[in-house]
Amino acid sequence: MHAFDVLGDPVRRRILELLAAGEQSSGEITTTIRAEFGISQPGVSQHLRVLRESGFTTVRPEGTRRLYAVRSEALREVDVWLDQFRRFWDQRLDALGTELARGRRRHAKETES
Amino acid sequence: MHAFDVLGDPVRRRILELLAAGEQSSGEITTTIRAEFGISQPGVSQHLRVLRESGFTTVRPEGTRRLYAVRSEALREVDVWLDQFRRFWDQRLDALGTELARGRRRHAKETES
DNA sequence: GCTTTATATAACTCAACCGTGATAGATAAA
DNA sequence: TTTATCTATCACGGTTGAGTTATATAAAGC
Repeated sequence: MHAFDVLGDPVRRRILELLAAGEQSSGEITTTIRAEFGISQPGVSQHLRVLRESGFTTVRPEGTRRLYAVRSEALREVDVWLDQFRRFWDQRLDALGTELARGRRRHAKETES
Repeated sequence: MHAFDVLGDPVRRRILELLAAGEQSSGEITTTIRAEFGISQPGVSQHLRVLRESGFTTVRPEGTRRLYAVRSEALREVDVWLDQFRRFWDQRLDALGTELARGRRRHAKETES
């Protein structure tokens, strides 16, 4: 499943938002999502599975609980895809700032032109 | 249709990639997409409709042709959503660089804490 | 006017995915 | 060991959306 397909679902986006604040157990996530979206525990669990299998989260067991956390790689992939469009709204910013934030470090390119 | 649902389709992502290089007519896009994905002209046209209606592109007529171009707002919305996760991979960068590139200019926040 | 070219829309089919209830597995508590 | 708790998986149904073919619209050329 492609990264963008995973993020296409509002429940999964919300779960990632929750995890952005820090590690959370399946149960904590389920409580919040049930309240906000009104779906069942298996429903939430299946979304967690998608997030796991697509590399958006990690899990570690602690007793009977499973603690989920954001795994940045997949999200970063999305960020990288957006790079090709950044010039459409980043035009006003000086090149240095953009370079720093994008982490490209492509100063070698300067030798081309 | 939510921005992420729009980007969930590989054909639509590819169309946006093509438009990142500059304005293109429906016909030019269709030729490329047909070659790469093997779908019909109406198929491509419907994807163009989705991109139009969701604000990812603009269109301007020129004779019988319709010239499509990237419209940054919707893509930027995605970029903004990613902001909350950037700290997971931007940690090594100094705050100034990040601030510049994200264009936040939220120095007012300093007064809160 | 008619014909051709460029593009969009309509109606339909099919597959994928999201939700459900029922159930399984595994740890903790009694 | 029995029971309770936490989480995941299974099998199924309904809905949605992407694809198709056929057709409509609209400008350009003859």
